[in-house]
Amino acid sequence: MVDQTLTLWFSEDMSNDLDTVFAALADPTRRAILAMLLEDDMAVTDVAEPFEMSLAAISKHLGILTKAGLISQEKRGRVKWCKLEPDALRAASVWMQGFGQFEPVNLDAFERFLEVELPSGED
Amino acid sequence: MVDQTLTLWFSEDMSNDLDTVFAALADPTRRAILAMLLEDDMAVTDVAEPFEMSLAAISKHLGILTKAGLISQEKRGRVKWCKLEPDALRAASVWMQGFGQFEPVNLDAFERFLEVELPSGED
DNA sequence: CGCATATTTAACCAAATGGTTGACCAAACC
DNA sequence: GGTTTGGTCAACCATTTGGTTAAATATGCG
Repeated sequence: MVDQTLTLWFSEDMSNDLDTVFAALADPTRRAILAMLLEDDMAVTDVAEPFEMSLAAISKHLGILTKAGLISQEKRGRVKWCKLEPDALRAASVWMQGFGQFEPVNLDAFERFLEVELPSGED
Repeated sequence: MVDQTLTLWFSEDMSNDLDTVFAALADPTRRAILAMLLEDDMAVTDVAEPFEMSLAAISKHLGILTKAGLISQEKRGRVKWCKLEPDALRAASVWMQGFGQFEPVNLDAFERFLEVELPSGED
């Protein structure tokens, strides 16, 4: 099962995926958006609200996150809802874990740190 | 203990670190270099050898990896040795794991995939 | 219909990225 | 001392990135 995964990992597709996922994660605004979406699905306008940046800029960020597969966007009525897609992180996470055999992280603590992370709390 | 770590995570420093680490990982050449260094420490020239790219370009990539803390470089004689620093990946890995509670990865399988990944095998 | 709301698109801009070549510096060798 | 070897630096170039504003496209509402 893992073997099957391995055959995929260094296809150019996979390398491409890692490119776009890591590039998407390299921007703090986008990481903050992901953290917000961890709490709940959100409309584009609501995602944009805490940032000091135009809606168009946020829309672009969301496009990048979508292309990386990190979120999905579904239009209901005139509102477009953004939803976290944590699976897209798996491949990247696995790639990284290979380098360090990191201990699993304490997720309760992680949730608490998110409260600090959220842009609404940063202002 | 984890709590202590948490207070650091959203300092601007930490966010900055994540920026540079993820940005460094977003390039396939640099990921390939990391994979090579996972096997053994290497001199700059030897790192460059499998790539169809100037030594200067590789030198730049190594600089970026160094700035991200992903490798260290030590000059012995006229040769500069590059060494993987897997710890730098930990923070980023932890950040990512928070989004998916991923299962730990099979590292034996990971080693085998590296044989495929190595640029010397890609040509 | 006519207007407000939600979001994207287009055109533009400055700065960063990933590469090149050629000059340069430092260590080793004959 | 002169030349090769190992590596960086500087200047340059094309492309991408992250942002802007203004116009365009839906959708919903009275």
